Amino acid sequence: LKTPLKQAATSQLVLTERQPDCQPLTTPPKPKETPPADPWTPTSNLKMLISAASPEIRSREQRRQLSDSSSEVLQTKHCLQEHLLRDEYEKSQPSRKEKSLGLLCHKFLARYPDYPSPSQKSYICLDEVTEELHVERRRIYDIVNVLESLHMVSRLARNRYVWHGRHNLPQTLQALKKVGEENKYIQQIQMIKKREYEHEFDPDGERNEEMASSFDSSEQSEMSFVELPGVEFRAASVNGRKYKSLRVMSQKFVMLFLVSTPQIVSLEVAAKILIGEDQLEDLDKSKFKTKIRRLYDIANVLSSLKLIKKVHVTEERGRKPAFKWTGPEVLPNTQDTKLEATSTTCSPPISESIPSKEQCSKALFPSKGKQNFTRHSSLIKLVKSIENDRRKIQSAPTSPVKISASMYIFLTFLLETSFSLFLSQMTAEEMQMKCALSSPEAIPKPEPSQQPALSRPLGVCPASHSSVSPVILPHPQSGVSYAIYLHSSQAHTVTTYSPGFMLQPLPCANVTGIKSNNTKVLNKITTEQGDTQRGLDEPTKSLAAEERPERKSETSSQRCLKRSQALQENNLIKRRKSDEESLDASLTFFPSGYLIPLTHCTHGNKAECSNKEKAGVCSLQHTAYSSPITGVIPMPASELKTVNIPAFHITPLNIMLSPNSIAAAPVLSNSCLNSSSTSSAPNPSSSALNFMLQHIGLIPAGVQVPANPVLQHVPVSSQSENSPGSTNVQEGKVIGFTFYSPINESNFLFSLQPPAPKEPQDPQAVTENFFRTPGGPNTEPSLSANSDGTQRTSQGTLYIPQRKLEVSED
DNA sequence: TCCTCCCGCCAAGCA
DNA sequence: TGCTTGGCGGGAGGA
Repeated sequence: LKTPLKQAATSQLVLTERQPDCQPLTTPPKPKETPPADPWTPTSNLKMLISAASPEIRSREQRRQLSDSSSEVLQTKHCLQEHLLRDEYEKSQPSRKEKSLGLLCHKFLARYPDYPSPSQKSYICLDEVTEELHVERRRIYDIVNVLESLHMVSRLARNRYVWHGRHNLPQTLQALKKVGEENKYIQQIQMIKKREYEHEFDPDGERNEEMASSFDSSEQSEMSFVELPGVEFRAASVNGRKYKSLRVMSQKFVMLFLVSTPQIVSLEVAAKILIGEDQLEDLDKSKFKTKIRRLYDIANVLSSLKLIKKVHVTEERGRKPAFKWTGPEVLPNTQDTKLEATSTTCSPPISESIPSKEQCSKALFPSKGKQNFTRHSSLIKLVKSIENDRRKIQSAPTSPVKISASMYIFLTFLLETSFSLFLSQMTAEEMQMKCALSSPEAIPKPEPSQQPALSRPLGVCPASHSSVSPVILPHPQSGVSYAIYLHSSQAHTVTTYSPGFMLQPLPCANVTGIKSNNTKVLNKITTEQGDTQRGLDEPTKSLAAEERPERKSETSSQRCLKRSQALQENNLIKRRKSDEESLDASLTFFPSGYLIPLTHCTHGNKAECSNKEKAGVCSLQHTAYSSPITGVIPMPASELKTVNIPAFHITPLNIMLSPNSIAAAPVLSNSCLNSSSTSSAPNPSSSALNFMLQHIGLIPAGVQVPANPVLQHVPVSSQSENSPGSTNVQEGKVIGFTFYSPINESNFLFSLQPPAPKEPQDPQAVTENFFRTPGGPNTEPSLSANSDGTQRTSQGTLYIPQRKLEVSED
C-alpha cells in the first residue's frame, strides 16, 4: 500500500511488455461481431491486466501464450477467460461510490472521537491510516487538508497529525465568517450573479469593472490561511503552493456559506470567486473545471462532517449543483441570550475561557490587524456610555428619566429606523455586543402612577396582520394621508393614542409599491413573520390576557417596554426562525417608518398641554397624529429582525449615530413638504420637536424652539458637511439635533440626513430617489435581488438604492 | 450528455 | 537523494 505507484508501474510495465504483441486485447476477436464501439481504454485495459497478471507466473504464461498465437482456439479461450476475469475483477472491486472521498472520510472520522478529551491527544499516523483504510496516501491528504482548514487536525510533523476533533470548530467558523465578511464575499457573490444574469459566462470576456473593483477590494486581504490562536499551522510547503492549497480553498468555500443568506452556494459561484481571487484574468475553462473538481473534493469532506448538504438550485438556465450549509449556525462571537442572562460572563461558543467583558470586548474589537470595526468607533463609545448609564441607573433611587408613552414611541421609531441602518453597518459581533449590553434591567420602567391614563386600544390592526402593518393617517393640513409601516406591536401602540382617526390596513404592495409579482412573496414572508411574531408573543399575549384586569392601568409605554423586552429575549430565536423562512426573503425589502405625534395645541398651548400631560392630565384624546416626516425606508427582511431592538432605552446618553442613519422625508412628495412648510401652520418638524423636547423635559415648558436653530445641523462627521444630502435639505427639515439632558448632563444627539448618492446628481432627485414615495410619481421602489440592497460608501455609510427586485432562485 | 470525482503523474520542498 | 506533500487534469463511472 505504501507503494501504490509501484504497483501501477509494474502493471504498466506489463502492459508495455504485452501490448506490442497483444493486438487482440484491444479488439477481442469475437466471431461475427464487430469490435466494441468503445475500444478499451488504457485504464480498463490496465485493470484487466492487473487482475490477469497478478500472479507473475500466470502473466508470463499468458504472455508466452499470446506471443505464440499458434492456436486460435487457445486464443479465443484466453480471451473469454480474460473477459470472465475482468467481470470477476470488476465485481470484486468496490464500486466507484464505495471508493468515494466522502465515504473514505466517514471511515476516517469514525476512527476518532468528535470531542476528544483534551488530556489525551490523539495522533494520526498517515501510514497507519492508509494501511487500515486500504487507501492511497494521496486521498488521505485530501481529507486531512480539509480537516486542517477547520482546525480539526493539525500537522505535527512528517506523517504525523494531531486530532482535535470538533473542539475548535465554532471558533474556526466564527473566524471564517468574520474574514468572509471582511473580504466582502457577499458583494462578490452578488456581483457574479448579476453578471451571470447579464451575460453568459465568458472566459475571454473583459473583466467587468464592477466585479473587478469588488475583487480588488477583497484582494487586499489576499488568499491566506486563517489561523486560530493556539492552533499552530505547520504546512509542509509553507510558500509557493499554499495559496492554492486545498486548505485555503476549503476555508474560502466555508466562508461563502457563512456570509451568504440563504446559506446556499453553488459550485459555479464558489469556483468563480476562488478563481477571481486568485487570478481573475485567467478565467479560462480548464481552470474553472479544476476548481470545480477541487470543490467537489472539499464538498465531499464537508458533507461527511455534516456541515453541508448537496442541493440543487434551479435557475433560468437550468439546474445547478449547489451546497447548503447544514452545520452549526455561526453566531457572532457570543451567545447573547446567555450573556444577558449571566451578564458577567462573555461566553463565546467555543469558549474555552473568556471570562470577562473586557476580554469579550477584546475579541470583538481586536486591536491587531485591519478591522472594519474602525468605522464603528462610535459603537465603542456607545457601549461605554451604555455601561456608564446602566451603572447610574442601577444606583439611582428612581428612574432617571420619565418619558411619556408617545415620546417613547417616537423615539423608538426613530431609534429603530436609525439603528436598523446603523446596525447594518456593524458586524455581527458588534451587534451581539450591543445586545449583550442592553440587558433588560437597564431599561427604565416608567412608574405607572406617573403615566397618563390612556384610552382604550382601538385594535385597528388586526392580530392576523403581519408584523409589518401599514396604516393610513390622514393629514389634516395638507389634505393627504400618510402611509406608515409599523410593526404590529408598534401599530397597536400607536392606535392607542389616536382614537380620532381612521386607521386602515392596506395591502402591502399598494403601499410599498413593490411589484405585484413579488407581493406574494412579500405577503408570505410578512405573514410568516407575523406568525412567528405572534407565536413568539403568544406567551406574553396569553399572560396579558390573564392579567388584563390588573393591567388596565398599565401604560402603553410599559407595554411597549415589556414587549421590547420580550422581543429582545426572543430576538435570537426569531433570527434563527426567520433565517430559515427567509430563504428568498433576504431579497425582499420591507418599508419601515415612524410616526411623529403632534398635538392639536400646537399654537401656544403646546407647553401647557405638555405640562398637563406630564402631570397626567392632558388627555391624549386631544392628540392628533400626523406624519410630517415619515420616511419609507426599504430594508431587507433580515434587517427587520435587527429593527426589533426596542429595548434600547431612553436614558440620555452620548449617542453618536451615523450621519446617514436616519432618513426623514415626506411620504408623498417634496411638493407636499414645501406646501406644508410654507403654510401658515407651524413646521411639523419643529412642532414635533418642541413637543418632544417639552414632553421629556429637555426644554422648559413654554419655550418654543424654532425649527432651524434647534434642529440645527450637527456636525457629526466631516462627511456630513460635504454630503450632497445635507446641502440639499430643504428648509425646516430636520438634519440633526441634540437633546440636552439636564438630568445627567449628557447630550442626545441625532442626525437626520439623506444618504450620499454614489455620483453627483440633482439634489431634488437625490431626495426623491431615496425617499421614494408610495403612490408618488415613482411608484415602484422595488429593489434588486442582485444586491442586498445596500452599498457602502467609502466612509462606511449606508446607502440603500432603489432597484428592481428580481428573485432569481426558485 | 454532463455531472461527479477517482486516480495518479509529477513537481515542490523537506529531512 | 529519497520521501512527503499536494496541485493538477485526464478520463471513467453514473445519473
